[in-house]
Amino acid sequence: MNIHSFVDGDDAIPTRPAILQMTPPASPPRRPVPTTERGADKRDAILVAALELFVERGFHGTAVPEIAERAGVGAGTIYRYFASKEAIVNAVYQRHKAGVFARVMKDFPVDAPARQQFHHMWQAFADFARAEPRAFAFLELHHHADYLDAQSCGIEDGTVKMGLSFIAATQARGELKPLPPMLLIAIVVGAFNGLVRKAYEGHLELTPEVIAQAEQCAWEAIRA
Amino acid sequence: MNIHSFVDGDDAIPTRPAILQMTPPASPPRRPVPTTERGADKRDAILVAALELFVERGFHGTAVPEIAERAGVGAGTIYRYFASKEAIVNAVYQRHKAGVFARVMKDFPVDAPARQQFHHMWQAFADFARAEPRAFAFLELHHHADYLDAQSCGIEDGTVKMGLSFIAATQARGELKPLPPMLLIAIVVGAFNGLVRKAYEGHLELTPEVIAQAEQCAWEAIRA
DNA sequence: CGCGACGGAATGAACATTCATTCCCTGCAC
DNA sequence: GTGCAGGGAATGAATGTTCATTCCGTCGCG
Repeated sequence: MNIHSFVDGDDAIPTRPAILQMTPPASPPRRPVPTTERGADKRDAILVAALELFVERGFHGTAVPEIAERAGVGAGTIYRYFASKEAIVNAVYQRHKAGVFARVMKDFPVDAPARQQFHHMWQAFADFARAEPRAFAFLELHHHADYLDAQSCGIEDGTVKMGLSFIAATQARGELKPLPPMLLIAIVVGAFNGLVRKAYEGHLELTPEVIAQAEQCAWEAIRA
Repeated sequence: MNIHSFVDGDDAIPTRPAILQMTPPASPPRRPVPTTERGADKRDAILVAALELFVERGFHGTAVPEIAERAGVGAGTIYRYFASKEAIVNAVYQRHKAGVFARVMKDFPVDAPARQQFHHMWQAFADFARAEPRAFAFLELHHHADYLDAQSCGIEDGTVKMGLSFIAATQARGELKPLPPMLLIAIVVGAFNGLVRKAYEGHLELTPEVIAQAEQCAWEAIRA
């Protein structure tokens, strides 16, 4: 499994084809690609600014020139790096979705008992939510929006598929409740999202202690 | 407690002041209020159309004339009933938030054991989610958006406060984990939202059985 | 000097809101 | 009972604004 398969060509090292690439491999050839290295800075600044604004005001509530201003570039420059506003939001989505995925996959204890695997996943998500709260909020907010393209949706579907098969395997070992796997995913992911949302709203602080307590709660929700 | 205090003047029977009315009681006098009874139909059609469109495309993604068209009225007519697009979204929010609240409060088993109270709340939410999936999705999506006014936010805060004190009381009886009440709320509400979201996306069917299974999971997450 | 990156004014489409006009119900005169 | 006048409700084209995108002059680097 290769996490680079989740991001677009500009960010990914060219690699072998990936299982989870759900869309035809030919992404529309990006029109404007500045060739200098300095370009990377601007592209990045645009993505960072866009992330912040999309979280604060939503996709339709954010004006492209506003993104440009916060990124410290001219409005026209945006279109040297992205074909459209939609392309920006998809790039932001794919970048950070890949980030989460990488964290979860990294050092995954494949052969450990379920409780330990659960701990790893919970911690990985929590690390991400603490390190990049905006990105986490963005991914939640823009979940399944209609301006997300096929590739972005494919990533999401792939992640869920992976979760489903993990759960099915663990259930087979009798360590989880024998309920529909999608139900268990919904509860765990939902609980985690609820946690982060309350933190984002300032009603809760995501200390390691709180995260650990929530982890135990979530585990008790689904364990056999 | 009087649920009518949550909805605006046009929908509510005049009543005594309510505890959870968090904003100054003087709501800005509604400018245009058609006096005939036929007006109620149009106002309602507008709110229904707006709910659907806001869920499908978001607040900024929805054009007012679009709402008018779906409601079967002229664009100008909207402004006979609502002062602005923001007023529409707030009216939708307050109407349905009040709906949820009413369902939860109705026949609440004040003196029953915690598990039974939990069952009542879970079922009330589930009934609402099944009866009005769009409204539920709307409330989730537009949670804490910046176009919601003080009154709308006040309702939300009030609901959470109520949940907090309920949890604190139940913890005092030793029936819930002695963790921060906000944490327990986050987990239960989050789990429920996760459930409904997966259902809304078509990955899960909200049968009574599934709802009951999820309820038991959520309870085991927070019980002592 | 020449080429491409860059900024920001220019452009045309789309939007929220307004307003002059039409429609239709009601009550009254005959 | 019929016709008509008054007035609130409804309308949708018009308005001014904002937006995504394009265009073109400038500038820095080779």
